Amino acid sequence: MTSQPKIDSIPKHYNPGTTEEKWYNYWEEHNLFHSTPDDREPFAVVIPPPNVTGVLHMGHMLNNTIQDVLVRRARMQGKNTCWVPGTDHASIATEAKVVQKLRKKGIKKSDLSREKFMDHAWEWTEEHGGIILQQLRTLGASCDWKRTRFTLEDELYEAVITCFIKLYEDGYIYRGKRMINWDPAAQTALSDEEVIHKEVQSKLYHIRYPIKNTNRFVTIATTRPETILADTAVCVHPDDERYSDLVGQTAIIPLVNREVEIIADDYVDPEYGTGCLKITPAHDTNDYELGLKHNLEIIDMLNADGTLAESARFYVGKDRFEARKLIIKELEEKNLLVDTEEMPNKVGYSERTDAVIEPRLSLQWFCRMEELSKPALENVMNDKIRFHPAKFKNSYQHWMGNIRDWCISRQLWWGHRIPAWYYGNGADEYVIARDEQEALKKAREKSGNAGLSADDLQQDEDVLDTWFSSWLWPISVFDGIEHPENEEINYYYPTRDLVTAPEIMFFWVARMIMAGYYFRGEKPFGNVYFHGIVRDEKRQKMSKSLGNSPDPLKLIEQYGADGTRVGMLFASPAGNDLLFDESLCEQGRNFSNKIWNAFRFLMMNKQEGKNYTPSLELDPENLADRWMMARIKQTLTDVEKDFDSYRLNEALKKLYSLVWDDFCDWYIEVSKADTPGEPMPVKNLERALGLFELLMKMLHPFMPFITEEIWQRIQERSPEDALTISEWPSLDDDIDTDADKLFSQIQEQISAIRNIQSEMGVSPKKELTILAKTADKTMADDLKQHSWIYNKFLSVESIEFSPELHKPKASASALVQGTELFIPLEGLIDLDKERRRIEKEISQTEGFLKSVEKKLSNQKFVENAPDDVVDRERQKKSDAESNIKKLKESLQNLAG
RNA sequence: GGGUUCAUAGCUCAGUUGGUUAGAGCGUUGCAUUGACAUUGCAGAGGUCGGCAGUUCGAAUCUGCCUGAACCCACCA
Repeated sequence: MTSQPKIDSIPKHYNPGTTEEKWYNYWEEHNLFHSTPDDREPFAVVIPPPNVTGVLHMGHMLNNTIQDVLVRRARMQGKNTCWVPGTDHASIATEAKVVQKLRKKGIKKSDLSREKFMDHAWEWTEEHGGIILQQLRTLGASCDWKRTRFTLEDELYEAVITCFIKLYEDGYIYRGKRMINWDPAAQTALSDEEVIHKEVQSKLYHIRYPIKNTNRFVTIATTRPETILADTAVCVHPDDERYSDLVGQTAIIPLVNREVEIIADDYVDPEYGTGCLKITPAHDTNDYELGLKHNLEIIDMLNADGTLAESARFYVGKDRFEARKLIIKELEEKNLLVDTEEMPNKVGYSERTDAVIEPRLSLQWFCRMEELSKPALENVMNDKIRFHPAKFKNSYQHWMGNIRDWCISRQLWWGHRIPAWYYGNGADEYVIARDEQEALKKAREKSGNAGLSADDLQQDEDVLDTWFSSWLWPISVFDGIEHPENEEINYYYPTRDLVTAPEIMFFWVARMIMAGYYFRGEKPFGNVYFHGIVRDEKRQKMSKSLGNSPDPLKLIEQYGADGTRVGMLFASPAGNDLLFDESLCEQGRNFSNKIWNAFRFLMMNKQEGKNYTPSLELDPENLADRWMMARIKQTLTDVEKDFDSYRLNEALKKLYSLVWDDFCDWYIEVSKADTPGEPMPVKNLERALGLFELLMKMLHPFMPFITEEIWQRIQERSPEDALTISEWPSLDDDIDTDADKLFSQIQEQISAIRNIQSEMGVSPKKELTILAKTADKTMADDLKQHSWIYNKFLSVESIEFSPELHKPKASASALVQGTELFIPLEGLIDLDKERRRIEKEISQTEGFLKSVEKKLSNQKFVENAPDDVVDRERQKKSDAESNIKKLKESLQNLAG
């Protein structure tokens, strides 16, 4: 970098492309994001690990932008920040992709051995894995890349197994035959959370079952008529008089002609449908419970892939939905279908494959949750772990309070294989062990058969739910499971902030909290920030399948990472969904360009051969300097508050306004030399640069690239002085309110005069005579001292401040905080227009006065309201009265 | 069915413990333009704060009901 940037070397438009790449490489090369434990306060954040084969989508963009803002600010605050990146093996999602890819090549999963399949999966992972991490760099994510982890890597695999064994030994994990959610497409069990209930229009079929030895029928209602093939009872309510005589009799299931008992149970709602329920214990959770209670036969009529099994006896091999149609047709022909009713119905779908879920009785592994959930619930409710926004505590509480056991086994290969080894076929003939050798030892002990060999052992074929590894993430990335006392886990854990979407609160957040307390006796993080879902203008969720999502990388290319980040955050109020619109990124890009040009202007004012040192030593005589500093201090205070409550978009908006409205529109304008082309005085420019540097610091967490670029262009810096690790501004809270008030008043006056120019159609170039009649002499003197400021914004021929001025004829007027401004506009003024202007203001002020008077004339208000409130109203009254008087005079003057 | 949240300008949202005839950004209208920036500047228009009732001297803010929207949870065929 050369010592003196030349204005020619600064393009008119900011060009993010090469700049961003340059600085990202710089930060990474100089290790500025790498963290190791030291004596500073730790600030660790673990990334919600994206799927290893995933590509960056808008949700990631938002999620990681927020994390990066938090992390970068903490880093500048001198905290030892450690943002751990990584990826998730995403068991079912990745396996589905691999299966699909193999199918295209003509290879079926069932033709492959487990080992061969895993080879393909790893190959795929290595090919596509990590793309997303590379993409995060273009966004500017300041992760500690040396710490990149993968949930299926060896170390984390060990951690998962260790946890499984511990939970098993502590009695939390058990194996059992239960009703579970079966995904016939992926052919695996799912947890309750992986089932999405959608409301669909269904048909409720009323079907007649003949009653044995009579010519009577009983009519049942069902949405899944194919399951009648596995019916083993019919059930009515015990108090239902319509059917009381039928209880104990035998009904004949159509088609299969199975004879089943008509039983009574108060589970049945007599009001619903026909009040008569068919019972299919193998294919419905409730029916299963009833089946157990009444000791009914269980007939499993479905294969794993959703086709009808031999036990169905009819339509064997047909898909369940095809069988449904055929059965309805047959029932119709046999005159057993009485009625078909349209009905809204909730149907469960697989989160991953979108297949309709079948409840299925199956032998699976489960984790008991009740005990684990207790500290996890308590410590969120008592704010030891803080949720932002807090409203999410409600749904968390509800879920935790009704938690059910977690089905953790999956009939997949891509994942952590369950460490159970079977040495026989009995329900109890297995051991839990870390490896085969240990398993053999345990199996020999348990069975009492010392002759068992490795060949007699069979490891469980299933793998664990993906979330069974993700729930350990805040611990396992620091190796805290295998080495619970290592320096890193002790230093970084608990982590500070977790940033995620509410949709995975139960999948992940709740379970991490449970794991944190169970495996380490400590919360995994202090704060959880829930951001919204990224939607399009029509409020539809942005997704690849809908095709309504822009390509994030294209956005970055087009608007810059800084511009895109700003665009995302602008639209993202805390806890609300984000309605994404590309115009927001455009706004972000424009903001980058504005900043760039402010910088460009300052550089233009550098004089050849002179050295400049940015300075914060303000000139007490320079009102604009004092005002700008006051604005910066005030904004910084507000921004800190916003950060504390995770209102990042509010913080950003304030900074946006500080830079654009205050610095560019006012401060720079004031700072301009009197004659164009003449550079600013050296001292003035140094102060302007000093203030501008403060702005760059405050903006850095949001717009890391452009701020670093400018920072390093203002002065030559070494990597130790890079903006990204510079000190976050800490300014005293002694805000110069005098300067702020006076300058604001001048601003208002200038706006009022501009308003006159605009409304009267007076060209801004026309030189004005300005007469300011102030309330008193002090004010006149104060303003007079800063009359030069008016010259920067208006064409001024002469300006006069005094409490004793009279309104000249044919002049426009304005009233600003008690000061009357008169602008003689002989020949230019439209008297009618001006009259209307003043009349409008009088009527507004009179309306205001009326409302104040109404309050003050209310005896109860004067008696009950606090004194300061009443005083304020009185002040408003007298101000309004005086203003009206002045305006009326002005009006009269105009006529005279 | 249970629960939660929300309803403020055309759009997206602020509005801290009730006390300035309600604020911002975008959009919109008019004007401006030979250098920091048209990826710009200046000025304006636009809301009886979903409805009704109540508490209070005073309600966008608190309470109740109604209407409307969204989300979460749940085994009702």
